[in-house]
Amino acid sequence: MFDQRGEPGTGVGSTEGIKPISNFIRFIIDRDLESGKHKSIVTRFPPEPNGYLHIGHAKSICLNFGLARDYDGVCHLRFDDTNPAKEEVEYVESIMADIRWLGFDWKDKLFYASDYFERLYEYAEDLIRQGKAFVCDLSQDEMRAYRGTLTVPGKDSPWRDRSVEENLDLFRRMRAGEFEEGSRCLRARIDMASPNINMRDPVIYRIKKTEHHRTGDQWQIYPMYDYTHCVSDALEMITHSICTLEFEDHRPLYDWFLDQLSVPCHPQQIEFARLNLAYTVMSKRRLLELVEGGYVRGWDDPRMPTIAGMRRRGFPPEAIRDFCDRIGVAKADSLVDYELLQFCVREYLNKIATRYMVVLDPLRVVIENYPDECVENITADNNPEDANAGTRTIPFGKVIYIERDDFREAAPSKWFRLAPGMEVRLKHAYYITCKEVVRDPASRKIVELRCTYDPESGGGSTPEGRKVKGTIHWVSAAHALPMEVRLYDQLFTLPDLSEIEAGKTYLDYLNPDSIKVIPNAVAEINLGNAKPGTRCQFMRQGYFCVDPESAEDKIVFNRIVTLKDTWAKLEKKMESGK
RNA sequence: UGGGCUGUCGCCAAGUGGUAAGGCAGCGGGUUUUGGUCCCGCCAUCCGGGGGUUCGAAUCCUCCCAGCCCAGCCA
Repeated sequence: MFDQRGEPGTGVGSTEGIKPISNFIRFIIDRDLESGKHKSIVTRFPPEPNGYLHIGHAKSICLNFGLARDYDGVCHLRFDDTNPAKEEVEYVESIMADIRWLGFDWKDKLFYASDYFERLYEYAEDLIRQGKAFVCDLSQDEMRAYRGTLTVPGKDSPWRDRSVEENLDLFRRMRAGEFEEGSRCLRARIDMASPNINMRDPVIYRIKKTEHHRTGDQWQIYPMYDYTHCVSDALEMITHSICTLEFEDHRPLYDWFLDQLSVPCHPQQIEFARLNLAYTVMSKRRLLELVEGGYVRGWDDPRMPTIAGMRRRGFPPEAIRDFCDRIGVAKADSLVDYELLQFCVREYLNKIATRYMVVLDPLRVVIENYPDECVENITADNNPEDANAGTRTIPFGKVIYIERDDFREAAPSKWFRLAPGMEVRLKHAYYITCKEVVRDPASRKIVELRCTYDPESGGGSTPEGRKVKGTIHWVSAAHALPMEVRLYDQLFTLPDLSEIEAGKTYLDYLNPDSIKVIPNAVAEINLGNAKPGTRCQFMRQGYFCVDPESAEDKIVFNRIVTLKDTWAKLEKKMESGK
């Protein structure tokens, strides 16, 4: 699959099963290991607990934990919880569950930025004592005005030259809760004329009288991301601090703080391009809006690109990891085809999914020359890809259901399925030939097919080896198990949601057909005790997963992904070719 | 029009001066009791564009073009 070997210095390490493609981060790590800069690596995944994880986070998780695994290092899980206004324990818990479900383990390396609040505070006093931080009394509006613009340098704050003593006193009183929110903040004293706006005396601490989900009402002031993140990394002895591209401009500030402070080490920040997936959105803001606006049924709606949604849909973690390995890691903005994700899911499930026969849109078929009350128990293999998967028995009788779409009254060219006068194989069972079409007198809708079977074709082949072109799935009417099946399509109709037409919003591109509920599908009896989370293949249709809402008296399946459908493609081509 | 970053096949992406990996998608063929799987073959004389250095460049220099990010007391 991957030809490249894990040679030292090539950026190629070992991974689960297959060789990973080299990338610039592995290249940097190899270099750092060879030069002796590091003996081993420590990475970290630093989510803010203010939302659910999505497939973009999965890329970062696979990267950070994968690197640690491949290089025999460790990866920390650290919650970046410096903004109590947005963060909740519900999110902390869902994030941990999602990471575990994806198959990664942070062992005992679970941290919270809030664990460092006291040390962060002390370091801030250090900064003040060095004359590198000051308490600023400018209002938010004033500060914005003083900051300048992209092309115009900023102006120094009038409070920039307060004495160390005054700054220390004010900062301590900030901590003590003496001042109102927004009345003052602590700022780094760097350079208001810097072309990099992040360096224009950025805020380090703000007053916030909000209760924190872990520290309660202990703090009246909270540190900002830029200050917190680099110090937390250093305290945890992170070697490579990997983040997304938008933080590239923040790197000088990351380095500046660490250069001023006597921290235990100075990690290297490395930025990579975040994942964009066709036909979906990835920003927390938009995902939250989809949930709160009722456009989907929750964070775990099977159409959502959240880990929770994908899990409920039935995507195996193995497939998601494979996908994350295949998309690579680079710095160019990209939009990954949805087909790649589908491929990963199909490839994994093909090997392990038990096959069943389920008819989504039933058409009754009576086999006229089959004995009236006879029921045969047919043995079927569970998975042709896996000789050890065993077999199951399926009842067969005189009346069966087939897929309405497997019958055409007027067969188009290259039609291999059922049509008047045509013979097909019923999977695992007999050859049948369509003799008559029965319609409802009023509606003219086809309600039944009258067929005959070849008694010599039991098991799906005849003694003389007569061939049939098509094989279709079926379900015995007398044993049919009713169930609900939910079919999903893309949540949006636009592949690239960054290219929204002027005057429209992403919500204008919601796909009205993203979910189609089939309340009355019929399945073979063996699916009767399928438990939520169970994945299987509905033969000739796709891979499906039992929904958590499923119950004994109402079985519910979600379609994970269809099988490739060469016929549909051919038919479409023939139609457009006319 | 300040700063930072990026530009290699439809989509990802290797490549680090020696003459364009791989995957997905697509196309053609074979096998097949899933029009699934599997197998075989095809798919960039060219690396955003122009100059230059060199025996030799996607890789170095230079100019240009295009796209993305930054003006939260968010992360």
